[in-house]
Amino acid sequence: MELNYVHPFRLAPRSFKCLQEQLADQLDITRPLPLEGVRSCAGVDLAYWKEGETERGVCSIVVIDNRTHEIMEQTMSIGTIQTPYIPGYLAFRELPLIAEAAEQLTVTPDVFLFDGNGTLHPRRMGIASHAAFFLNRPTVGVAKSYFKIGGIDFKMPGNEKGDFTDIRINGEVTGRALRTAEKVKPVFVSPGNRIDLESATQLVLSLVNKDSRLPVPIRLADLESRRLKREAK
DNA sequence: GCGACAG
DNA sequence: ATCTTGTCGC
Repeated sequence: MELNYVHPFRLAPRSFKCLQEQLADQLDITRPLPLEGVRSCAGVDLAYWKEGETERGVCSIVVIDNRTHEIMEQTMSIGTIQTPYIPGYLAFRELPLIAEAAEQLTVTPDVFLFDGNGTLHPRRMGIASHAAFFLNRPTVGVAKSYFKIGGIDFKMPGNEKGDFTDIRINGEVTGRALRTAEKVKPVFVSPGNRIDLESATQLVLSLVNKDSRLPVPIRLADLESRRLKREAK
């Protein structure tokens, strides 16, 4: 994949917020993305470990065929992590390795799914939203835990698969608590960019099964990144 | 200052 | 995210 990536980690941390605000103005989360047109889905995840004083990380991207759930392609990248984890700024920590792995893809996925938020973020610029600006593809954020914004709590959805509650930040519904399996802890879905919340919700529901409450591509990327980490240590 | 805090 | 044994349950 051809990317137009600019290393955000070379910016001073104080300018992280400024860049997020600038990019947020260019988001488009109004477009439906019909499931029928989605053939390939990429899942992205990272694993970390320490080598002395330096922190290392490995990123895995797994692309699956949306109909058969078979793996179409997978890529990886390993490197030193330059930025610490700061809530609200996860993208600056993880995007460098994600970009390296994405560049190696020979197929261009119809959509990318991330372990983390999209617009469910203080400045509507979670990692899924940020990544879309160099992937140039629709992106979706799927977080395993709730990132509280502006003191707003989420309402627990019903217990059936597909039940959800909207999460409204500053008068705008930016995400949902979604039950992806019966009586299982909900996940938090939000559009990254180039897709609307409803399409993102339906896509996530179409990609889960009884073995994982997370979309299959993310689950596979999680397993693979951990395997690569054990291999590298 | 205190607590909360995606991964 | 990661550190970690056993353990309850399908």
